[in-house]
Amino acid sequence: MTNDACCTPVTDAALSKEKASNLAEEFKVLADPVRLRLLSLIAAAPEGEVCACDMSDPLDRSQATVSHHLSILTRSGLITREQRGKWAWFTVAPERAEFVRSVLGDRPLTPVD
Amino acid sequence: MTNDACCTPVTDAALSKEKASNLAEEFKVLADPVRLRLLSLIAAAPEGEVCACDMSDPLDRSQATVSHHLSILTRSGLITREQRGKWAWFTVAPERAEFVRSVLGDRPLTPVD
DNA sequence: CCTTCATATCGATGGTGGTCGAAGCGTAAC
DNA sequence: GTTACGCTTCGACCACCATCGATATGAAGG
Repeated sequence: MTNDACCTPVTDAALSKEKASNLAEEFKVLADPVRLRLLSLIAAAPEGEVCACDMSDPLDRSQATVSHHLSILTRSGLITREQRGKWAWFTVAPERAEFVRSVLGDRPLTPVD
Repeated sequence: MTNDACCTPVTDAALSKEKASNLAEEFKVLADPVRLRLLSLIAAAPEGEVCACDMSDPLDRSQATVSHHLSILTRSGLITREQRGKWAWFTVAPERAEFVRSVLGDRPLTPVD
C-alpha cells in the first residue's frame, strides 16, 4: 500500500505457522475424491438430505469406509448428522452451503486446463 | 428448479468419479502447511517475486524439501518459475492471483469457528 | 428377551506423501 | 578446466491415511 506497487503484491502479510496448519487441515478434508462425492451427493439431493444407507453403493465403497468419511465431513462442520430411528441422515450445514456450492460448482476454483 | 424447493438443493448434479478425483488433486496441493506458507511468502512479497534461496530459512525446512514443494506448486500452475543466473525466482501466476488471494485471505474459505 | 438391521468402531494392511542427506546438474567466476 | 554455489533429483525412512472385514453398539419389532 505504501510502496511503488510495481508488481501487485497479492496479499498483505505472510501466513503464520499456526494459520497455515489450520488452513491445511481444512483443505485436507476436501482433498479426497470419496469425500467430495459424498458432499456432492448430499448437496445435490432434492430433499436436501441423504440417508447413509444410500451412499455406499453409488460410491463403490464399503459401509465402514463411507461411515468413516461421513464422520470426517461432519467433524469439519461441512455437513450435519441427524439420527432418525435406525438411520442416519445428513445435510449440508446451512452456514457452509454457499461455500460447498463454490467448491462443487462446474467451474469451481482451479480451471487448470 | 422443477420441484417444490422445500429444502434448497445446494448444487445441480452429483460429481462424477473423474471430476471428483481432479478436484481432490487440486485441493491436495493446498492441503499442506509448508506449501501454503510458501505460497503466502510469494504472494506477500512487495516485489511480487521471491528467490528460492530466501524460503528455506523462514520455513524451517531443508533446501531439498522446499524445492520439492515449489515444484508441486509450479506444476499445479499456482506459481511460475524463472531461472535468473544461478537463482530461481517465483511469482504467483497472474491468472491465479485472485484465487490465491481468496485462499490466503484473513477470512478465506472456512471460518470454522 | 431375542432377533434384525443400520451404523459406528476396531485392528490390520497397503499405499501415499513429507522429509532429508547425498549425489547430480547448470551456471558463473576465476 | 576447475572450483564454488544454487537448485533439482534420487533413495530411503517414517508417519499418516484410506480401505475393509470383523466386531460392537443401539434402535425397532416380535
